[in-house]
Amino acid sequence: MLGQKRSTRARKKAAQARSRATVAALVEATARILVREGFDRASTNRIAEEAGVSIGSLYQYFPGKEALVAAVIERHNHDLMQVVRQAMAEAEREPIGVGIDCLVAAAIEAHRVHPALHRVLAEQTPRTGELEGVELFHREALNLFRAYLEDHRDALVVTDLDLAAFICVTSIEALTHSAVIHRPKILSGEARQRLVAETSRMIAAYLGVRGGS
Amino acid sequence: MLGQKRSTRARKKAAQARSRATVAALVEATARILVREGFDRASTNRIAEEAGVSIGSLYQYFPGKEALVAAVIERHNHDLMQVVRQAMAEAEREPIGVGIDCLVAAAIEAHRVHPALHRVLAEQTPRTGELEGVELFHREALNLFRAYLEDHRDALVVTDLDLAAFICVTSIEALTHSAVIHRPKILSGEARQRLVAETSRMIAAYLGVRGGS
DNA sequence: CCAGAATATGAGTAATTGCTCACAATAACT
DNA sequence: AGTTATTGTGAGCAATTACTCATATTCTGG
Repeated sequence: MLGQKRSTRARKKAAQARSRATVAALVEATARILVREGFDRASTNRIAEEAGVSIGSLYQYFPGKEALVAAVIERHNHDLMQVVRQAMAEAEREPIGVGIDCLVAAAIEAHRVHPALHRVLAEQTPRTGELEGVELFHREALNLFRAYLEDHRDALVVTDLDLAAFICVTSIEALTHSAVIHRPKILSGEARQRLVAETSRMIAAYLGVRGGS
Repeated sequence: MLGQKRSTRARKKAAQARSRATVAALVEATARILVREGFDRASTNRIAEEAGVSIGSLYQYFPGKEALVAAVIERHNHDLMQVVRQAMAEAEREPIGVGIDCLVAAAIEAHRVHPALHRVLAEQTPRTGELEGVELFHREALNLFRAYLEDHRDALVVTDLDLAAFICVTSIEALTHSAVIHRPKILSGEARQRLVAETSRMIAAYLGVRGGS
């Protein structure tokens, strides 16, 4: 009775305020344990305990550990996308050279929303079964950036926008992620500006930005 | 008796040919199970069974699952570095423009050594405890590339070689990884050349390669 | 061939896990 | 108040796990 998970979605809908609070407590407890103790230690029993909720209640709303973690991922992705979308809106009001600066800076900002959680999700959460959601953010960002390039297509030298979006988004995401996670000193101070400047310069050079819209 | 792992290193040295074969069988079985069934299913009992070795023998040479996986990672890293070092030797005989092409192509080649294993290691193996070895390859590659840049410093516009190496290696690794793992169609045919060409172009443009050594 | 060292075996134990279910408490509605 | 739906509880079972140890087998050097 161990090997088979049923599904990732919640079991029952929370209707009353009380149950909605329970669900929220469970999701928050899951995030807390992920950060403090790691993915392995995040058992359903442990999560229920941390949430101050009985194990039975947990299974009333979530079919298992995967679903809890999936909920945490979803929430975190949502937070990230908010930062990205806001930066995108700002970038669209600027010429593309400045816009790219904007987006790179936003990528760093997004990683600073909750770095510890972001790290656990990236390094310990297996991209397996219903937990593939970790990659979902990447796809959304890709689409957004691809549309951005489309809007500025005549200010660019590159022509294959699919390939270009893939290269830009993958690079920016990897660079900001690695910097925030593995080089914390870059976060504050002048080193950060340099990282943003250098990354933007690389992206702009690659895209072949020529003065234009 | 669950939560405490002792260490990651082997317990006993394999002296005779027989025991060396046992150790090899165990490591290979671990890799096979990782690929076929995933990290979760790779229990010590399961690995011993797959290797055709008793569980007792397994614990004679490895203190636990972590050590087995660490051995697999080490072997895989070694294979990767072999590809990278060979490409590096070739790159050093060429002007830097061509050399970068070389290195990017090698990065793709490295990911094709054993893509399935590479994927499991990247996506399912928690970067935890003694399993951080997954990141070791990145550091070695970084050092190598940093030295390469040093050799060509007067053919480049960039001055902060540490930052430059970080940006280049992180980008190239992320791009080739993502392409090989998530866009398999890029592997063969003309799309691959384009990826190499575009990536190299980006890197060269960033480094500010001007005709020189 | 033999003695001791090296290697191999696998049933068995303790811990932990995911998860159920019979029941209790609370809320909502009439 | 009484009835029903919603929500909450936690002891406890079954499965799985990591790991040990007493024993058996195989090798090596003499």
